[in-house]
Amino acid sequence: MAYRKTPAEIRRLEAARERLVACATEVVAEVGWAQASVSAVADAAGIAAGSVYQHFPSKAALAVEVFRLAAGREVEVLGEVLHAPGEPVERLSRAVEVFARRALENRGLAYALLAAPAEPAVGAERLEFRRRYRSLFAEAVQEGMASGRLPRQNGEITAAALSGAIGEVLVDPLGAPESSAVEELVAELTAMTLRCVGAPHN
Amino acid sequence: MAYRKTPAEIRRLEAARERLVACATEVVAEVGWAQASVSAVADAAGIAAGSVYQHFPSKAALAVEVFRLAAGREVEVLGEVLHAPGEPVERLSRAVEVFARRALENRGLAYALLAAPAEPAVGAERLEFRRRYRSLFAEAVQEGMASGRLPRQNGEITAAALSGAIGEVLVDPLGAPESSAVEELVAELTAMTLRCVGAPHN
DNA sequence: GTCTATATTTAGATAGAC
DNA sequence: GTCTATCTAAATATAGAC
Repeated sequence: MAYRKTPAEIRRLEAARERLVACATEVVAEVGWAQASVSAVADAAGIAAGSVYQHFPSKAALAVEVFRLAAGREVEVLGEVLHAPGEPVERLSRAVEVFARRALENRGLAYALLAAPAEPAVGAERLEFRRRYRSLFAEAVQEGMASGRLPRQNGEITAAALSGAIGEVLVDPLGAPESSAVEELVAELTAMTLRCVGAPHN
Repeated sequence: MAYRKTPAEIRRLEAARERLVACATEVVAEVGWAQASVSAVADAAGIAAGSVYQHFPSKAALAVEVFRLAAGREVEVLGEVLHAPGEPVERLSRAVEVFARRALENRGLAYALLAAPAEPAVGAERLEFRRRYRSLFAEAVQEGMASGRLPRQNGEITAAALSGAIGEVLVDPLGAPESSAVEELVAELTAMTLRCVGAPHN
């Protein structure tokens, strides 16, 4: 009688769990939360619907995990770019560009993270992550004000506006994803960002 | 055997229907779409759940009607302010102020219209109305550019950004609805709007 | 441990009584 | 015409076989 799982068993279980989360993420990116039923996700992962409950106590728990992992990656990337050395306004501009490009490369996932109808538990996570985006932007705006490069303003409100603006533009980008359109979109978005924070525009 | 309903009957039916829609709107503003079940709405209107189907063929149809009426009022107000005489930038600023004040006076409804999780049919309506907001803003930006008061930019993208920014700021306004906070919020929001479209800031 | 089959829950929709 | 009671459908969750 094994009172403890062997290391190999643990690895195998974790791998199965990770695989499940990865497949669920793909399903969500393709069809959205509402249509990502337990059985659809299980099918994608090649397991039975019932087996999902070996890894997660509920569908909501799985959905939250999917959201946290995917959104966490974006927060991390955003944080890295915003905390890189350089002038705050320049960092902000770079951050928006990176964020936009990543979103446009995986629109389905971006839509799921930013806007797609979702169950309450995911909605709560989304609010939480929006606050994180907002805080990151607000930091940069504050720094810009402190160094006199940006005009006086309520940094939190500007940051909220920025995240809303970027989200809206990325979620419904009017037209096909041609690469030329992507370039224009990114250029316009960064220009809008600089205007929005009040960076002097030439 | 009456082949036609009498005028009195028609009036009564229409009144009942309007009352149902009004009550449903209140319920949605209070508890959101997800929890506005047919029975909850019927209770609020003082009728039985089954009776709802005398007026609407499905819950989705009722929800869409609720959304259209409420959102339509906002589009109309926005259009009036934006089409009033005066300089485009000034009109834009006024429009954002009016929009924000209306939203802050009925936050529940504003949240329901702008962001609350909703069934697909309502989501589709929301997209449609966002496009209308966007078009209205885009018009003003175009006029501002045409008259040389605003810098060159993609008006559609700026308009999308604006509507996203305003929505985000209004939906999660960080803190209690004290009237002083409302004034600051409106002031910051209009200032942000002007910066966002590139109006020269003093 | 994983699958199959089933139970449970919830909400939308309907039918027949009054 | 409106209400009561019921039906249906979908999706989550569980139980027991292998």
